Amino acid sequence: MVVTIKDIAEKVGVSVTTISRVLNNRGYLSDGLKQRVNEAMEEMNYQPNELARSLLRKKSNVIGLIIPDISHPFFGEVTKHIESYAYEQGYKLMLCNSLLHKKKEKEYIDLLRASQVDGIIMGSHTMRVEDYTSINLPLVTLDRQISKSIPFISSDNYHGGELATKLLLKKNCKKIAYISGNLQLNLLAKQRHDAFLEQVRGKDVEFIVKQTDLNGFKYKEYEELVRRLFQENPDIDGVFASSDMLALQVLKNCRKIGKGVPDEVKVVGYDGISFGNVEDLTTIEQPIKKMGELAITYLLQQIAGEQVPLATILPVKLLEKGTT
Amino acid sequence: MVVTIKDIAEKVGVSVTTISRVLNNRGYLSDGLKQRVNEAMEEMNYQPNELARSLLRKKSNVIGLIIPDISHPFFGEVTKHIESYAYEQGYKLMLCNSLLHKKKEKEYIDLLRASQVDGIIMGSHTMRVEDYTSINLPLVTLDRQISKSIPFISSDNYHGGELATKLLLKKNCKKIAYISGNLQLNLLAKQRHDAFLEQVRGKDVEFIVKQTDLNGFKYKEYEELVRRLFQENPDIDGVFASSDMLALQVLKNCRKIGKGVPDEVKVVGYDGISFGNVEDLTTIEQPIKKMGELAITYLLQQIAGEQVPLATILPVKLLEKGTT
DNA sequence: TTGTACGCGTTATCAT
DNA sequence: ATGATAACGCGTACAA
Repeated sequence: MVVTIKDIAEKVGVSVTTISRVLNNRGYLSDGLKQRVNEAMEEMNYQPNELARSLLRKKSNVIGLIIPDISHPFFGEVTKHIESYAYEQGYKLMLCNSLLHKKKEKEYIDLLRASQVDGIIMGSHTMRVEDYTSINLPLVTLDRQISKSIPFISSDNYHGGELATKLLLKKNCKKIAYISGNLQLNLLAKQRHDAFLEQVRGKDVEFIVKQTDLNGFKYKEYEELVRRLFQENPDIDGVFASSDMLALQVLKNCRKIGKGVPDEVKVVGYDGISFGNVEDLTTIEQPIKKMGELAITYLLQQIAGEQVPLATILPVKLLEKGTT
Repeated sequence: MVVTIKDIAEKVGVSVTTISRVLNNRGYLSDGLKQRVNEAMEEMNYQPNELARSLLRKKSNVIGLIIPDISHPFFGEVTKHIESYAYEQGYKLMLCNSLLHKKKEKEYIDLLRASQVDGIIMGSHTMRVEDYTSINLPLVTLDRQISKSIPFISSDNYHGGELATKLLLKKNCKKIAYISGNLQLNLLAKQRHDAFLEQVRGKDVEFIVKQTDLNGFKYKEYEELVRRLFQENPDIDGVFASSDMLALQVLKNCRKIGKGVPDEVKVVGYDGISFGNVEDLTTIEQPIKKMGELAITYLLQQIAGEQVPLATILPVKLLEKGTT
């Protein structure tokens, strides 16, 4: 049997109202009473029922996080910071992996609304714009812009693309590949691609663009993509990979086929996951921690009824290491 | 204004009971009514309030997951499977990173109890045994054994340690290092260490054991540990790393100091994270997916009042690839 | 086949 | 300084 406020009340010999007062530190209470109540709570191992509280307050202090896949290092890392910051502010986190499945994402959104979450951070989107604008709940999107009216947090993808490409050009690469996950699902990340094209066009270099299929983050698929890239273009001397995970696959492939990095091929990654540190990878670093913090900050501000910036674009940084 | 069962009732012109019946498919209902109610719900975009339901049913269909750090690939991967399986069974997941901080873990446990979660999966433990046995909620621990009375899911750490060490011996390594995160916090993982010692002792080989400090998963610390290991023991020709992340650091270090792998040094990792695939790493593969599934299965069985095995030790597999 | 009334655990309001 | 009571949104026994 779980102990409730009522049990405490009986034990101490006062009304439930009084217990509630002690719990919330409201109104006048004699010191002795306070003491006795707290002791009883301790003794009976009492925990206030947050469900009942939330029902009454119409506020659950839970926020939903919808991402494609928690096992992907980028999302793992950003989630870590989101959790940490949410916790500090007294919010719990409901974790939802969409796997980029439309049906699952939709169901999760309904589930979160039903669970009375106070807001949602969307790091995944597979549906039509209206499906999000109609959610009718504080919302922040991470690394993607769904509509003009939904605040998004991202880093400067275009500039990141510029930095990476310019570096490869400066290092005198003559045949450069841009590889990425599927570009349809994340229009912001696509700016890296746009910047790449902008930089290489008109210059005296060849270039190639390759992307994976729609479905998710399969490292096997990454591997195959990279393998084919080098098979079809053995003379590549520069690769801009739009994620560190992809870049690591490039390094692996180069070792396998005996291409020296950075001598024969130069490689730039993207993300700056702390994980990339398993190699001495040159990369474009996104401020992942800051992105997570701002996602929470802006979500909580909306929950508090405040206005927040609709667009947040944080600076990126070129981290030049051993692969260029 | 959020729409409730009452609004639907008024709109359709029946009592709330009837709506509730339609919602839960209980009792007799005329077809026409059913239809009209469903239409009204659709139209008003109604979502049943799970808070109220849970309060009444004394069941929230939420489970808490406490792990050290979601950004660590092993936990990211196991969490992915846990989420997926929980979702299939109609449960939501509350994500808690303990960061191996005693205070945070304690607070999260209280928070989860207060939130009326139906059960907890513990992948972290920093407190005394009594603190867990007194939780008084269905519990399953992941990869660690807190007490005889709390069911745990793990893989065969001892055998994994044997497999790895035997492989290195078979490959004729003469000076072998075992490196790991701190051994105090995870007694099950310590069995890898025990198996290692058991295998190397009495054989004609030198061996070294090194571990990181207590606090968490800092890749920088991994890196430093590995660097010192090789600096102090330049003649090492075999390394058994108790996680793939650690093994990847070894490979990185070997590249840096010009040690050929597997020619001069052979390396075996542990975990079999899909991530390890960024190198051609020989490793001991844990059945991560199965572990996640069983954690949920046994937790739900406890929630349903059924008995579950107190000890579950799943088989591991040697995955021999390019680093040995 | 449908409605009334109570209770889940808590807090806010109004008394005392 | 403390208590009685209604209300949050829903489900269920009992009644009709």
